[in-house]
Formats: sequence, C-alpha cells, structure tokens
Amino acid sequence: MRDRNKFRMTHQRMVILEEVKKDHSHPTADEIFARARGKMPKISLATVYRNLEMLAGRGLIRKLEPGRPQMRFDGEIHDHYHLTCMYCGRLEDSVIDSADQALAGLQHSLKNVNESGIISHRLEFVGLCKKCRTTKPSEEKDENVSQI
Amino acid sequence: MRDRNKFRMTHQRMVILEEVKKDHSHPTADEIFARARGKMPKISLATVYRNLEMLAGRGLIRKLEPGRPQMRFDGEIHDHYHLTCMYCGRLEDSVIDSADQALAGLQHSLKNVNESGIISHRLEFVGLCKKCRTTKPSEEKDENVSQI
DNA sequence: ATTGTTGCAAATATTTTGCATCAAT
DNA sequence: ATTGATGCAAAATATTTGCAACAAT
Repeated sequence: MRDRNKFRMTHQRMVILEEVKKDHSHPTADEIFARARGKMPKISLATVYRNLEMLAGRGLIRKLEPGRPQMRFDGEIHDHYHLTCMYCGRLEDSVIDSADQALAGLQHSLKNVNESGIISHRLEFVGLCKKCRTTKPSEEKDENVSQI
Repeated sequence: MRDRNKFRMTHQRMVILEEVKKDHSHPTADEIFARARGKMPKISLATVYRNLEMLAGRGLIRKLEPGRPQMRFDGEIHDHYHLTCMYCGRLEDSVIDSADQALAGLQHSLKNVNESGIISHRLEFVGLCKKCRTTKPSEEKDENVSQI
C-alpha cells in the first residue's frame, strides 16, 4: 500500500521549492509556474499545484489564505470575529468578541500605527467549533474539511 | 449617465437580503441561491451574486474572506503577518511582527482561551503598502485591485 | 424614454483529477 | 516489480459578463 509519508525530491519539486523560497513577493501558483517554466519548459501547471500543496502540507512553505474556496456572507454587520472549525469546516461566530481585553488592546494599538499604512485588519480563529468540541471529533469529522 | 448610487429594492434583492439576515450559518452564494429559489423559482445564480456583491458594497451585509481570489505562497515559514494593499493589491510582509506588544498580548491571551476551541488564528492587515504610501496612491492605483 | 435589474447562457479563472507513462527504489 | 511523480487533457468549482427583455421611475 502507498505510504503517504514517503516522497522523492524530484528536480521539479526542487525547482518549485527554490522559486518559492527566493521569491519574496508571495507569488501565486501561476507565477511560480511561469518561473519554473523558465528552467524546465516541459513542467506542467498540475505539477506545480500538486507540489505546492505537498510542500505546504509538510511545512516547507506556507500557503496563505484563502483556505476557504468559497465566499461566505454574514447578515450580522457589527464587528465580530469568526472561528473556522478544523474538523467539520463550519464557520461560526467566535465566542471572543471585540470586548475581550486582548483584542481591545490589539485594536487600540492598531489605531496608533497608522503611519505603518494599516487601516483595518482581518482576524479569524481556527480551532474546534462548539459541536466538534462536545462530540468526539473523530466520529464527526467531515472528509470535506478544508485544510488549515 | 448611470448613477452608481441609485438602486431599486426589488423583490429578488429583498429576498436575498432577508435570507442572509436570518441565516446565522454564514451561507455561501449557492446556499443563498437555493433558499431564494424556494421562494422565487425563476431567480438566477447571477442575480444572487450580483446582489450579494451590491448589498455588501453598501454595508447591508458582510462579505467574509476571501477577498483574495487566488492562493498565494510564502517561502518564509516563520510566523509573521501580512498586509494587503487596498490600492495596488500587493501582499507584503507587515512591519508589525510577533514581537509587537499588542500582538504579544493577543497571542498570550489566545493561549489562555483554549477552552473556547481556539487553536490558532489568522491575522492580516489591510491598508497601504510601502510603495503606495510614498507615491500618490491615485497615480499608482491598479484597476485590478481586489475589493477589501 | 430612461436606466436599473433580471434570467439565461456563455465565458473566465482557478484548482483538481484521471490516466498512461516515466523514474527511483 | 512496486510505487511515487509527471505531463497532458479534461473536469470540477466558483464567479463574472454580455445581452436581450423587463420593470420602475
């Protein structure tokens, strides 16, 4: 049977890794594809996607959000944060809200750093939703969960 | 000429707004589409997308991230935050980093709220990147900017 | 009449998958 | 030989757009 931990550092994979490592502009998959093509004209976009996914899964690079493949909408328009459940993928309102001390501190200090170009921020928590905290997550786990 | 501020509260728009307002599960566009179809069998998905976009633009509902349509990758794997420029769309490393006092406070307090299911968090700043802060943004603005 | 809005279909954009082939163990 | 990896093309997913028809002012 196939071993999910075994892998080979192929030429393609190495080139992709190097390109991401040396490029500080947070490139997209197709940008990396273009750069990799410069060195390996036959490389395919699918290989790039597969390897980025794999390298990120092993922590060799970072995959920046989104995470979420689909847009979501919220009828509650006052400021509040959300928690994405790493088991079932549900998106729920965070029990921590703006009144919380640490966030108040963060928000206050953000107002004082406008010289740094910051106008607003997005903060989202990742963890276990209420349901997955009470039921055993393993019995509940949705295979369609989005990776964190 | 067309006035971008003028709009009509059509039946479709009202149904969509109501559905988002009363649904607390942060529905996706196609979920809202399905609900709206229950009441208006002829409504189209395009109408739903157009109206969600429009309602969010006017602040009647919230559009949750992503914002970013495309995945990005980062070769720098130590913890650090990013800033998305609201003018040019560039994604740059934030000048504020984990050492910053407020974030240290946030991170510390997050460790103490594990009962709330929070395991990690995603934080991203929105504002003006270094380049757009120094040049006049209006001369620099990229039409391809992603809405915040 | 003007102009905002709709439904439908087609287009776009991004990412994933099936599959035969290739390559390393 | 076994199994991981590739290239290619097709499929899947999510969203946007062109356009003729409709509806409110």
